[in-house]
Amino acid sequence: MSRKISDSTVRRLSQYLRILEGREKAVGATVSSTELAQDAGTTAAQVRKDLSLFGSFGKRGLGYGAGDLADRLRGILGLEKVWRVALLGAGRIGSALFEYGDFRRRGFDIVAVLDNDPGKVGSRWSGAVEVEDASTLEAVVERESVDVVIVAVPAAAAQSLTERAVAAGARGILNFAPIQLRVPDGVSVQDVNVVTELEALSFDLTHRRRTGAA
Amino acid sequence: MSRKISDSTVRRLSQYLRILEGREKAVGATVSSTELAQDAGTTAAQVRKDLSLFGSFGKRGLGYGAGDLADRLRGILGLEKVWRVALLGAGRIGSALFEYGDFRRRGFDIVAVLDNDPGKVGSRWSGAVEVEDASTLEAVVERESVDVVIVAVPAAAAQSLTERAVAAGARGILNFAPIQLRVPDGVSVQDVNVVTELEALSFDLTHRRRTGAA
DNA sequence: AGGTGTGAACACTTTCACAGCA
DNA sequence: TGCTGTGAAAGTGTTCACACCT
Repeated sequence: MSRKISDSTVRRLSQYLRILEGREKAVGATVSSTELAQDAGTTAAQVRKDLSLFGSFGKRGLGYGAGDLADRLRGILGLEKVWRVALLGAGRIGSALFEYGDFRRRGFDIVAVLDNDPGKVGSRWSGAVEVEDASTLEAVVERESVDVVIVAVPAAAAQSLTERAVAAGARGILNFAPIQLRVPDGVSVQDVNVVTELEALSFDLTHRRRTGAA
Repeated sequence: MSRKISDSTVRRLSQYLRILEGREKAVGATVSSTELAQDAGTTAAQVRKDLSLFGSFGKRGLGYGAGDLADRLRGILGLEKVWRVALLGAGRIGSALFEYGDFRRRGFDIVAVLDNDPGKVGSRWSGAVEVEDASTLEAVVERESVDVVIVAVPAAAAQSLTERAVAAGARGILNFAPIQLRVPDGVSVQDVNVVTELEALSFDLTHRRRTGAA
């Protein structure tokens, strides 16, 4: 479909969607680029540019149909499909993510949890998913047709587990380990690193930079 | 000190520091921009440009002194000071963050935890910090000289608690709530939003974009 | 009037390529 | 020789300003 869409644009689209979903959904309600920009902390021109990259679905003089725009955004972001997610690592981060049930509602279904701690393997989470042994990673990825793997293991284990997951068919990685994962072409990685965010904050505070929303 | 340093540069500096800290620290060891780039998944020119924004502390023909560079990076990022952090919200995210003791080691000391659930208030975490009532937020921020507040509460409560924390003296916010916080000038915000990361992954997978490390 | 869609201007970042020092 | 530091070039992302539609 589209060419060169920047990461910042994609993140803003996700944000716009969340804003729309947070609104009262009166049928036929419209929303203008100015309103959206207000809530997203950006400019109206930016909103219009972002959306126009995917077609023109606003009504001049009126704005965008709220429901329609939300649907379009879901389509653009690829959220019509339910993504099958495996959680690698049943530690603190893993369990916090798992218990945050909002993912399911948003189209990310955690279909498997793996860990290498014998004390955790075999326990059943939320009476649903059973923690499986990390040594069976390949089998689980194949059995569950896993699309996305959340890497929530210590740095030392992250690269090799990632490689195994990718070899078994996973195409997306959400990485919580504090290292740069190397993956073959065609596999996407997104990193989440709270220490880096705190250090960015520290830098800002130290150098008295602008208000700086992330 | 410095002028206009981009967010991406700051994030890379944090990454370089983590890479250096992960290495065997032989005394006098040096590291070249090429090596650093390798581990960080960027280019040698990018590394050199990033570092040169803050001075020239490499040795031509040799590279950078590993220990020296790490110290410089800590200085640049403002990590010489220990930041006093208050955790707002003792739920899943809050407790996962708290138990991840690495923060302390990295210069971010969680000196207070607050929540509005009477069932949680009064309990003692890790035998150290006692969960306090969120209604006493201002008093706690002042008493503990809190610099940074981690917002780990539901979206509905995030804005008002942020305002109160800022009014009481907090200058940095690490925001886990899925809304755009509005803060006065001089206050820094960094957002962490796992749903957005997953949606970015979904976009990538749907549109078959490049390998894309985040 | 009100608000979108978009080319063109601008600002910012990354990459290149090479002078210069150890 | 090896690798840094850096201007200049190339490439990206954002903002402006206005034609155009309702």
